[in-house]
Amino acid sequence: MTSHHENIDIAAFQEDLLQWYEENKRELPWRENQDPYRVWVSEIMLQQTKVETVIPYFKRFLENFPTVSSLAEAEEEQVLKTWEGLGYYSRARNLHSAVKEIKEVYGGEVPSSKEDFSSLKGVGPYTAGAVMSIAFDKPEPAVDGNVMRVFSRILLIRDDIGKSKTRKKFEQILPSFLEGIRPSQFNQALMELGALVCTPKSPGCLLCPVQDYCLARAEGVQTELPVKAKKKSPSTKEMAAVIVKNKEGKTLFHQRGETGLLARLWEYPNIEVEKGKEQEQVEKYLREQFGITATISKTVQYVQHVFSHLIWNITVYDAHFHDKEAVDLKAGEWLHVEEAEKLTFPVSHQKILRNQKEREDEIGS
DNA sequence: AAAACGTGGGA
DNA sequence: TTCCCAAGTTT
Repeated sequence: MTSHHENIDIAAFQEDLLQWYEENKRELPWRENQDPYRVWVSEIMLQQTKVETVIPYFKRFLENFPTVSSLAEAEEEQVLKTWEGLGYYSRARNLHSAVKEIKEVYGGEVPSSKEDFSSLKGVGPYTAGAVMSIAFDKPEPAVDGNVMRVFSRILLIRDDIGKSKTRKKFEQILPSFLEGIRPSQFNQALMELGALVCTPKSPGCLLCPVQDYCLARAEGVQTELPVKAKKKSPSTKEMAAVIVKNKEGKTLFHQRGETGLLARLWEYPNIEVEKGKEQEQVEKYLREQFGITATISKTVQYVQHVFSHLIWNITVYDAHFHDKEAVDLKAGEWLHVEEAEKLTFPVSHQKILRNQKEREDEIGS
């Protein structure tokens, strides 16, 4: 059984890569030390998210929750609020849950055993390898998109990196590259190379410290790798959201369910509607879900929310609420906009909230 | 194995 | 504009 990498001088590869890393690595907030909690938080935030986006979130998160125990003791509402705008909110809820388990089961110390750490919510094969190697210097592979891209090119591997099987293939290859060096530095160097030089579109091969080892470069096919199947385009849903205010000037808000899209986040009451039936459907929805009889009065705003797999075209309506006196609210909360701002909203509903506030300021009421 | 799960930015 | 991307995990 032969492997692609048997022909590579691994010790020389390691030296060239590590020297480049030492000279070119970025100073990032989570690289100040090897605190496993900090490394872990950064790895979760960096999932499918750009470094520049993460930096301010990371700083704020660490200010609010500097340690495992401080996060474990925090209210979920505060954790989500700190995460607001970062997306993939299950990351925050899983991290919060995992930290609570560490407090109860592991005495507040992040487990240095890969098996234990991997059992925590939100910790998959990549995050486990990353934290074990970066924080504890264990020789574990940390195979992310960068590493698959770099090694697809170096070793001329044409497997579709979108397939779950492909990651396992790279995890088989990596250990031979992790011998005799500091895994923390090596894994970070590999990802840094992918981020700064061996980029998806225009790889900087002329600047690459390991260009001499790269089979794709030798064949001139570096831009054809890695192989990745195209994603299907997102479907579109027509949505209607409503602003309903009561006698006290409070607005009706709704908290989303425990699971699924934007779980536990707050929003204006909204439903999917069919064109032409918006008024009828929204009024029925308010009646059935909230026990409120109201009339749609006018269109106030359009908001588009683009997800990776879905697009919401949201029309926002003002509602005229008839029964302002006594209402037994079946669901939702009446809140002043200032109170609502303390809750966590998806970006689309943050826009609606800001817009409502502006309009109310103009009216001057 | 494939789809769900957010968001902002670059070409 | 449209597409694709960015340090993945869960179901």
